[in-house]
Amino acid sequence: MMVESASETIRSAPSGQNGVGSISGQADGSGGGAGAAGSGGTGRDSAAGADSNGEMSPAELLHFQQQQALQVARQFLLQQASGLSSPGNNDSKQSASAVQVPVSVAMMSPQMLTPQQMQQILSPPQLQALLQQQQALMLQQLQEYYKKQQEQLHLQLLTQQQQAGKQQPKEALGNKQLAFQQQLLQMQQLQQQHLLNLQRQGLVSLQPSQASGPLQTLPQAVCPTDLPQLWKGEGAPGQPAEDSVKQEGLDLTGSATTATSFAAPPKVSPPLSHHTLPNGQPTVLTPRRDSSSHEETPGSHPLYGHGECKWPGCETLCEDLGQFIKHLNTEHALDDRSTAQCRVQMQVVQQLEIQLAKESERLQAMMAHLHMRPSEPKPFSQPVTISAADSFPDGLVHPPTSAAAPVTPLRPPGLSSASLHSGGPARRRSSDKFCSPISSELAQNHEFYKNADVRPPFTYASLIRQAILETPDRQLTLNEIYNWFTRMFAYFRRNTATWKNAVRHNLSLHKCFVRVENVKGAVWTVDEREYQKRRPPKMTGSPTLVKNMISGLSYGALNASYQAALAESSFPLLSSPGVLNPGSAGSLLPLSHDEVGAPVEPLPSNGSSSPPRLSPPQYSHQVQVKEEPAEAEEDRRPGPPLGPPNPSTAGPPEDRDLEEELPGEELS
DNA sequence: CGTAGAGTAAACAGAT
DNA sequence: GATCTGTTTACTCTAC
Repeated sequence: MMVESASETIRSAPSGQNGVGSISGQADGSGGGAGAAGSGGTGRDSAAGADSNGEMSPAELLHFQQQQALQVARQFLLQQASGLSSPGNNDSKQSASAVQVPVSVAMMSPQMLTPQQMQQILSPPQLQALLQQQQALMLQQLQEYYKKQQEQLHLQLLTQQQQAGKQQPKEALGNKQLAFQQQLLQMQQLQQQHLLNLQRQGLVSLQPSQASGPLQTLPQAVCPTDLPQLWKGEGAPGQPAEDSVKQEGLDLTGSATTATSFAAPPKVSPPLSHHTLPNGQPTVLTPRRDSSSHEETPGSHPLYGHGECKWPGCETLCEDLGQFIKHLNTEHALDDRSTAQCRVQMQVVQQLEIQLAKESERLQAMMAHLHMRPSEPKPFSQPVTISAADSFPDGLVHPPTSAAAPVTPLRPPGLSSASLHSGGPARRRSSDKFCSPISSELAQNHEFYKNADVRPPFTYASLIRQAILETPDRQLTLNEIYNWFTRMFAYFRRNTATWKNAVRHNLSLHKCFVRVENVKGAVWTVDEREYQKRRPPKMTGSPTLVKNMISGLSYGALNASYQAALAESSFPLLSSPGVLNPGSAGSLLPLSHDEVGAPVEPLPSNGSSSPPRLSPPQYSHQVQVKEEPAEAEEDRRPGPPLGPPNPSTAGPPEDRDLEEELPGEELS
């Protein structure tokens, strides 16, 4: 009897985490505006040629660029020399060809001349021309070189494959392939970085028409490390050249801070916005909660850290914040230079985003390849993984990976911003409507929902279903459902009366929830078929809905559920190639264990009963449900509770009856 | 604007 | 009688 009291934990959730920071950070607004003024952009661009206000030394820029290129080339050489030997296939041809690059680069590099000397010798236009010339040369040679290297690597890869195919075991082949692929990847990255570097230089110092012509067609990538050089060239003419050397190369660790701050637009306050700051009032400063960065002190400034100005390329030492603010307002006021720098920074961010999208795509493809091979339909047993996109829960332009879920994200990716608003009646849960695989989303954002007082973007129905399906025997008492809610969601640790009522309401209302009399009372099960039945009408009816589903859903979640579904080809609607993007299908979807077993069996009969009934249903089901217990108990809960746990397997015959008896229901 | 789905509130009844 | 459980209705909001 006495269902043990629901022990409602009405504790207020530890809702500290909800601080979705100000998403204000739109440098675009001011920066773009200023840039759009045209004068800023073109004026800046022409600065190299005509605008000789002495702020920037073209010679120096040239010098840094070349130093940088040289350094990159050297590093590349080193890497190639050491890296190529690692796979165990070291042939002399490579070292021979590799020599070409440093020679050519060194040839172009005016190592003997200091920037000042060059500046004295050459006029700005001359320098400009020289710079362009050398860039073109360098670019050409590098491209050739890269191409050669790639070809060679491909060749090696091919031969390795052939050989391995004959004699080597599969694993060895895999290893070698991997090694080579890493080589390739590395090289591609380097190439992209270098090319982008060149491009960016062009962006800053060249006329757009001149610079962007050949360069824009090149693959773009971002090497955060080369930014300081760029900035130095512009903003800090006096910087010694060693600095650039120090920071060059592929030392990603060294650039980590830069990279993260660049790559997290929402966290980075727009540089221009600070110009309006009146004075160094710590309280006025942006209350950012950037835990990853070094400037965590309460009275800090995003552009101030370690006692120096972090304006790109500046590094001016400032004793305290006040001084820094002063410096900021004087040195980095709103002028052409700052505007241009801001624009470049925007470009950097864009490039990073593009790069991230590419890499994410690549990752997905890799994972799809590794985990979704048809020979072994792996049940997504991997734990919650951190995808490449995890660091960027929002805002970034990697469409397919928007589902990538941080382990403890600030905002679960599946959540649209709208659904984040936990306050007020949150209608329109996205998931249920689209048959969202709530479990995958939950698996990914488990911690988030558990701790953050955020309303989950799922319907009560889907949540209830999930709760039930998570249990081994697929049945729960009402109280257990309650407990699941409170356990899984901080949000449901309050307002108990409301949501519990809603839960009961949903249990009763939806035909997919079947009440089964048990020895210990009544338990609730899910009639998967009924559950699935609820959606098709919408999706069949309107193609736009399908589209919306794809775009609106967290992609991974979509994939998670429907992939399995498609495997059984029980969703003819979604089987169309357009629905699941093959490129990103099979992505980073750490499908929760439960998802695999549970909702995945969208019964074959679904197709048969597919004719979606849009007609308003009649009202009759409750009687039916009430009759059910007797037979249901026999059917659904065969002696061993673990038997065929899912109702669907036991269901069909019964469901068919159900179906026949109940033409419709669901009076909402 | 109408419709449908979803959330909320509430009344009510039966069971414990 | 209080509480839990379950059903039903009504209303509102939102998206389509």
